[in-house]
Amino acid sequence: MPAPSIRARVRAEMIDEIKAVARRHLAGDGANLSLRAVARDMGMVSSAIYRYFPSRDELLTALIIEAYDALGDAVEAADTACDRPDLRGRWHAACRAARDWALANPAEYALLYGSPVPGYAAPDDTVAPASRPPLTLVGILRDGFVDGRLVRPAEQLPDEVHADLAELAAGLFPGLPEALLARGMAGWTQLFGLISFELFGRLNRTMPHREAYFDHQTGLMADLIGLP
Amino acid sequence: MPAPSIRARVRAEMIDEIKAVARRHLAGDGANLSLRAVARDMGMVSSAIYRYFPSRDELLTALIIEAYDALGDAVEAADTACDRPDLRGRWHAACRAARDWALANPAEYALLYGSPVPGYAAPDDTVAPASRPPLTLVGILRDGFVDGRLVRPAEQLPDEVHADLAELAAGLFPGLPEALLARGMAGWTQLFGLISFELFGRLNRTMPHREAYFDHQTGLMADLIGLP
DNA sequence: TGTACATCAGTGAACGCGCGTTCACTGATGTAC
DNA sequence: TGTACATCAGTGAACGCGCGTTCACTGATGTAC
Repeated sequence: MPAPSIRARVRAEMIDEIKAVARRHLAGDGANLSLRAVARDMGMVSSAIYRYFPSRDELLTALIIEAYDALGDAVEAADTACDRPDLRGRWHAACRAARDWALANPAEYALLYGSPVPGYAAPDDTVAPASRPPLTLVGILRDGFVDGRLVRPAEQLPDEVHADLAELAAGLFPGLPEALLARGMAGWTQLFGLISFELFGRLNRTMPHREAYFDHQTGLMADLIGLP
Repeated sequence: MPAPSIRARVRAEMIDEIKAVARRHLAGDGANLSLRAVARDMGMVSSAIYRYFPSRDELLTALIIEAYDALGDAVEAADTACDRPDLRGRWHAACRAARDWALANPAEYALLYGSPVPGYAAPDDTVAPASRPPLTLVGILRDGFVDGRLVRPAEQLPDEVHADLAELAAGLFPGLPEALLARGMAGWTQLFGLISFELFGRLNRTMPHREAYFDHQTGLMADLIGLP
């Protein structure tokens, strides 16, 4: 592979810088990202952005995918850093990593998990990066089931739910009992809820000790799941 | 009290109609509500809206408060319609009512529980209506505790969490054990997460049987809480 | 190594649209005497 | 009951701003011979 030409390198750097500036703008304006404002910040004329991104929506998509991957990296790294058999430690670490990332990047979190942007439809290439955090969480349950410390839960699933979960499990975690998958999804839903409540201001007048509260709640969820 | 003048009655009707039209616009544009578009739909000139609302934000606030109250009405009514001792039935009914309302009014749900609107700060009068659904849920736990069927949970709370929850409980549910309050908040967080995931498209390619899935998950949560 | 040509980044003007808010005004509805 | 005046709803024009996107263009960087 030949070394990239100077032009190609400069181009890649420009793309990175546009994304970085756009990320900063997200913080102030939410998803109402303005190409013109980004161009202004970069000291160029607004039409110049079109050399790098064919439209505003493409830039938004690039930001979304990068954000999903940043969050996914953080969660997976936190999980990986724990001893494999320490299921509860892994659960807490993964949850905390998600929260830390969200607190450090609130605008990007809102872009990913807030209200859908009117008129914007997320393309298919966001699906895989978007599923990394929940896969990490359910992976912890899978490990627990494989080594026998997490058992098939007692609760019965309605047929329809059982079937839907079976299909979901088939591709990702073959052999994982559906009821365990359901519990994993409950944990993921709860994690999202906890972070969103904190970030979107639902805790504003209560619960000043956010981190301790978060840890307690994720611990409760680990109890529900049955994590040893 | 004298009968309201014709003028006053017409005025009240206009205010209602403006809000109704604005609600319809929320569905298409999210929180980017446009006063001009509302005025157009009503067949009046944009400046005429200012006879009724001093600014766009005031109109938004009115819509938010009404939406909170509509949701609160729905949840409370569902709870009230159940036999008082049927704690689990009340839990399911309240959760379902919240979901039903959200599915019927997705734009308003997003306005309340989605990403914060950039540049808009919710005023204090939204706090009381906003807390009606969680109060209903925790009220179910309180009833269970009062009649002895819900016992003080075994888990220990960290000191900070205990203190924060004690303060919260003091005003609303004196005597309710802090750990139970924490579980109730977990349930409320989960309810919000379930609805948001469904509404914001996280379930788009999975779990086609949404209602059964929802009921199962709220049931799991009732298990965690210990509802008989 | 030098020259001719193609590629590409960035410019500046323009199109056509949107928005919230203010202001002086007309004309109708209500109120006080 | 009738008249004079005050209140109020709605108009239309304007201010000053924003936006995404297109297009013909200049001038620099790269490539082929």
